[in-house]
Order: sequence, then structure tokens, then C-alpha cells
Amino acid sequence: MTPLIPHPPAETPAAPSNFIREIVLKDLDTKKYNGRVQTRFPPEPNGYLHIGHAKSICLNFGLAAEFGGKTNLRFDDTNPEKEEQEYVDSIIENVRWLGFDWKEPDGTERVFYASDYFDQLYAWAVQLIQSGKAFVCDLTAEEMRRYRGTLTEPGKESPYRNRSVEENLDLFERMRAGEFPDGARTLRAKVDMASPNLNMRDPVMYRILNAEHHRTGNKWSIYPMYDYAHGQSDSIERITHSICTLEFEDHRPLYDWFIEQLGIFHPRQIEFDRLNLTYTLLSKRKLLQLVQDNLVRGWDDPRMPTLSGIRRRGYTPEAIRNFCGAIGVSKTNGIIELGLLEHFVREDLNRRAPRMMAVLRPLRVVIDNYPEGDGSVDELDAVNNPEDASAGTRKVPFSRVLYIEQDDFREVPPKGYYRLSPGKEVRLRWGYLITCTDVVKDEQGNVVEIHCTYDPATRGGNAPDGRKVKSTIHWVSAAHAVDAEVRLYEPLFTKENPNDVPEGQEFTANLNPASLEVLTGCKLEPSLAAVQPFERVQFERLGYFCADPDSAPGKPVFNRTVALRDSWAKIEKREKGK
RNA sequence: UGGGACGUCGUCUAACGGUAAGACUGCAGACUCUGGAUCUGCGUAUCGCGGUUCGAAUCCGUGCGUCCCAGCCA
Repeated sequence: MTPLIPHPPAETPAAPSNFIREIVLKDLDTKKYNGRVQTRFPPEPNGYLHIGHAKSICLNFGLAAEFGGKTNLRFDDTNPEKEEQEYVDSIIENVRWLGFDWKEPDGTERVFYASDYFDQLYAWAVQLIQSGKAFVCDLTAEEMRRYRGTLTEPGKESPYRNRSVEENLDLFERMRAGEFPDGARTLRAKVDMASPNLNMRDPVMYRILNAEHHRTGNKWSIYPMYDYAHGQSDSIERITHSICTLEFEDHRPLYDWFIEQLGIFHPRQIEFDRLNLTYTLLSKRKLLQLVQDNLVRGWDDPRMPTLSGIRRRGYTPEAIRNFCGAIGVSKTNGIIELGLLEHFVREDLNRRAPRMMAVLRPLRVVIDNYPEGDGSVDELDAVNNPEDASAGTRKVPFSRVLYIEQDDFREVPPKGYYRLSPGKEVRLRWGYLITCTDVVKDEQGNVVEIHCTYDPATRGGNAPDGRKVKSTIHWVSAAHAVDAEVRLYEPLFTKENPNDVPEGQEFTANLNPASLEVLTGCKLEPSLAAVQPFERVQFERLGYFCADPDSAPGKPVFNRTVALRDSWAKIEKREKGK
């Protein structure tokens, strides 16, 4: 058998196949497009890209790359009322950040705009009028809806359907010239008002919109509809496989119809299932609402599923790409567990994030038998990343007064707890073995400080006599600590399906009031003082964190990307549940 | 009650008429200076009912269920 893939790049891991890839493989085999594979990613610049778009981006760019083809970035900017340059800019930035590129060897970029094709689209519309396949309709939106019929009843033909070609041409030209107010007329395709597919019931091709377009300004008073613009744009760009989401399945007959009437290059539209994630909303409209109503701090709020938000949260492009590869492509509408996305960030960050020590909820610890004074600072060696020897080591200062995590001390330890408690010995990471000797409380009985002794013979963490401790905990020297703000995140919604609301309520009813917790006065080891925005680290035993752009010199702010898997938390929860 | 699409472990995906496989999750254990990581073990899940076939997740029929469509949005 002849291999269908002529020269698979050696370093490309065998991508798990999917039905679209199979179609491409078959087309390649039958030379349907002369062995050419060309895709496009066609966002409307009316919002920020989210993780659902990442799936489409990876699919489109991945497929073309695998077969030596090209992928165009094309802005589907046919509705000036919703589109803005800000969105164009963010989309370009996000796709680049994800790791994809559309530059030709000669340096030109494969960035296109549907608005670049307005002249050609107009000429084609004239052609359809001339061949009797399109007409100017004076029905109002309300009338048109009534004429359209219903799901079970056929529609009625517009009384304007049989206008002469001359009249249509004249009217259409005047629509273009801006003679009519918004909504006064439309140009419609003459297809079939009795079609069971509503998209075929004389669909609108152009509407009058006296609006300023972010690229074409006031040149146009009419704008093409998606159905009229998309397929022809694909055709102009010689796209071979036009991949879109399932809800466009019903539009495919129309996509094909226009192209056939025009007799132009015919790309193939293929539909796949859009990404759904538990506890996550992936609807531009609703995300926009969250931003506009200040329910989040903006498009790049780390709780947002936007690429900008996810990036600020600390996710890596690699993790997202791996995730997109792992979820596969099919036509079943499923819902992916958020935990799978988290798995891929942990997997990636575990390999590359340097380990640091940070105490989020500090508890003061005094080592009573450790010398006092300035001269008594010990510089201990700490491994930067046990998964990566090349990451090296760093020095961490140790002194008489330290902070440990409040969670790492219990005056009365519950069953199975093997961290610090009175009389118990634990190891301080990269430091000494210490034993708790005393507890200091305030008037309310809260533990405010504990006293310990250390074993000088255990410097570095190991006891010469070979005795073992059950637990190693992280710590920070009080005198050297850097104060920081740390933002902890939980899912934005309390329900797996945020749209699952009682009658009459909105999805915002499912907003999680505890999705953001801001911790101040957190104590970081001094090597974190000069951290740069977007730097990612693991705070040992806590999770992966990413420095926020809000960080100021000497005043770092961190976002928790994702917590470490925590089997003790799981045990504790189970015990409490009993 | 029109049309289009889809039903495989808890979740996602594979198996393309020939032993239902993988990932995530979960559980149990090993190991460990992160209760992390790593490693090992644990899975009768093909929507139901008929049919074709030596053999059906796969083909046919039928029933059921889910999703999408009545914007001058994309």
C-alpha cells in the first residue's frame, strides 16, 4: 500500500486521527484538490478568543501543517455594528501566543478580511440578479418573518420576488449608494420558500446598514450576510476544507448553492462539535455580558475562559495545544471535564516551572535553640526543579524566626495528619528537622505563634542517625520574606452547566461568589522579589502560580494557575463527610 | 407534530464486519526531602428491540433519547 502521507515530519508525534483528517487523507489520495490542503480560521472580530476557539485554531493550523498546506487567518467582518479593531488586535495576538503563524517565506502575512472582498461580493450579487437568482425585497423584518413560514409549514413567496432584472439592478445599486434607511430593503436569493431547511427560504444576502465599518469606513451602506460572504470568501482564498462547528450544518446547502450558482471554486464545508467545558461558559455574548456588567475584571480576568484570561492565569500555549489534541474531534456534542484541562497544565508546568517556597497563610515559628542576631543567617541549598536537573539550585536564607503555613500545624492533629503538632517532628524543606515544643495563643484562643527546637545535625534535611519524619513542610524566613498578594481562583460558576437555571433566571444566577479569593501578606522566599509578569513558578506543595501584570517592584502579585493534586485534602474531606 | 445531526466506561476519544482500546477522573498499593511527581494494579461502556451474517459497536429496519434551525447575527 502506498503511504498517503508522503513525508511525515519526523518530529511530529503521530497525531490521533479524526474524521476530518480522514476526509483530508482521502482527498489527498484521490487528488481532489491536486494534493493541496488549505484551511482558514475565520473569527468575527466581535469579542475575545476563548478556549473553544483554541480547538478550532489547533485543528485548522494543525491539519494544514501536517500536510504541508497553509492556513489563513480571516476576519469575518461583515457586521460593522458589532466589530472593532480592538478585537482584531487581540485575536492576532492570541493566535500568535498560542504558537501559530501565518507568515509566508517572503514575509507577507496570510491575514485576510471578508471586507477585502466586498467589491467582488457585490459584483457576484449583480451577477445573480442578472441571472434571475436574486431580487430586492421591500418586506420589513416583521413581514419577512411571517412570510418565512415555520418549522412545520412552508413559507410564502415575497410579493417582490418577481421584479424585473432592471428594477432589481436599479434598486440594488441605490441600496449601495445609501439612498435608503437601515432595514428598508434587502437583497435576497431566490431559492425555495417551501424548503424544509429554513436557510433556503429565500435567504437575505445583503442588508442596508448605514454604519461605519472598522476597515472600510463609510464606503458601504449595505453589508453581506454571513451565508453570502463566507463560502465565497473561502472560494476566493482557494480554501479546500472549510471547517466549522455543528450549528452550521443546516447552512451547508446554502453554502454550496451560492458557489454552484456562481460557478466558482468549490471548497468543502465540514462541521465538527464545538468545545464545551464543565463549569465554563463559552459564548461570546455571555462573556461580553460578564465584562460589561463588571462581573469579572475584564476580558483577561484570570477566571475567564478567554485566551487572554487563561494566559494571565498562567496556562501555557503548550498545555492548551496538548489539551486540544487530546480531546479529539467528532460530531457528538459532549462536555469535557474541566479537570482534563487542568491535567494538561499540571503536566506541562511540572516539567518546567521552578520550585519556590511561599507561605500563603503565615504562622510564626520561633526556633528557640537557634542563635539570635544578624550573623545567624544560614544559606541553604535548594533544588530548583527535581524534574529538571539543569534548573540547578539556589540559596534560601534560614533564621531563627520563620513562617510556615497555618494548615501545616494542628494543636490537635486529626487522624492521618502527619504535619506539625505539639511534640511532633517534621522536616523543613531543604532545612532542618524541627520539633514543636510550645504554642502561643491570643485571648480568643487562636494559635498565633509556635515554638520549636531544631536539630543542628540535620542541616540540609537528613538525620545522621537515619530517623525518618512523616512530613516535609515549606517555610520562609521571616526577616527575609517578601510580602505578596496572591489571588486564588475557583470556577466562575457553581454548576457544571452554567446555563442550567430555573425558569426565568439568567446564567448569572450560577456565578460562584467564591471564584476569587485575594490573600495579602503572603510571605515569599526572597528569590521571588524581582519576579517579572507572566513568570510561572510552583509554590512547593501549593500549586502553580503566575506573576500578574499588577505586580509592582518589591510588591509581587501572583495568580494561582492550578493547585497541586492534594491527596491529604481529599482524605480530610472524606473524613469530615463521614 | 418539518428538516439536519448525534447516541461506546463517570468524561472525552478509538476500534472502518473478526479479542471493545487509550487518556482523564476515581479507588488500592509502591516509592518519595513536595500528602507533588513517578510506578503498579483495579473497567462486561457499545441507547432499546428486531433483522442480515459463521461473526455486528460497525450493515438494515424500527423505537427511544440528546443537540441544532423560524436574525436584515456569525
